[in-house]
Amino acid sequence: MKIATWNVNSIRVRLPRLVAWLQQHEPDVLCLQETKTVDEQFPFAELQAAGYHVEHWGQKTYNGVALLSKQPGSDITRGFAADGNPVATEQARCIAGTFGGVRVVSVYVPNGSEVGSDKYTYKLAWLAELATWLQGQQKSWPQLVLCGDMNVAPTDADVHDPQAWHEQVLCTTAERNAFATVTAGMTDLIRLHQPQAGLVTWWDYRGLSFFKNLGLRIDHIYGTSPLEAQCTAAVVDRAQRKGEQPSDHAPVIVELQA
DNA sequence: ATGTCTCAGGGACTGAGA
Repeated sequence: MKIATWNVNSIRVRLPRLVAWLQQHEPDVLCLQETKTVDEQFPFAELQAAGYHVEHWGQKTYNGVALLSKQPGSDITRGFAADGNPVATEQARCIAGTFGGVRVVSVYVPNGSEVGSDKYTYKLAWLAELATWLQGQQKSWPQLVLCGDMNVAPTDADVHDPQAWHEQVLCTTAERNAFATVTAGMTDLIRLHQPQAGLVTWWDYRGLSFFKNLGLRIDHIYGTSPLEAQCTAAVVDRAQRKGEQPSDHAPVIVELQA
């Protein structure tokens, strides 16, 4: 079972690239973030024509998450509805579904803007809410993968220049601690297979950051312990950052063997 | 290089967000 995640930074702009990528990689499940549109403008027909079932939770201009899958999923949920907490339902940042017994969660964690800002406070609260909700999800589905743009570089090994990013947003101790609570008991499936320094998934559009490999590893796939043993491969597809109209994020892919 | 990309509003460009 091949599971992937990709912050596409606008589904409408990225559609041709996304369809080509689906045909090349044929993931069983693909988690998308930053679709940046409402259902009325979401390209359901094009993705269905490419052979995928689609579950989307979008909103105008910002955010938006989706699950694409070869087989239809079950128990699809949007937000943290089980807990009914408005901090998690006012922005389209989490969608989950079950595929072949594996619970797949696609999240777009708030960016946080600047340390100390209202958006930063919201990010920390959102991560705390995610942690609580995920505990319940894992009780129902012991096989769970958490995928998405987490907007946190978990360690300095995930940062091209740890000094420059020291206690900057995406890298602060508070964010890392909140993220560690979210992923407690789970395994970083990418690091399991890609331990090398300099592995990053996002490069700022500004300057020549991609060509200098000045990026951060903020897109992740974590798995519960039953899945750690099943994970036979994990890659960052940095080729998708090249060419015409790339997203600023690369897709991340894991392979699970039952 | 405060460096780019995407969106909305409005109908050319600006501001917000990342």
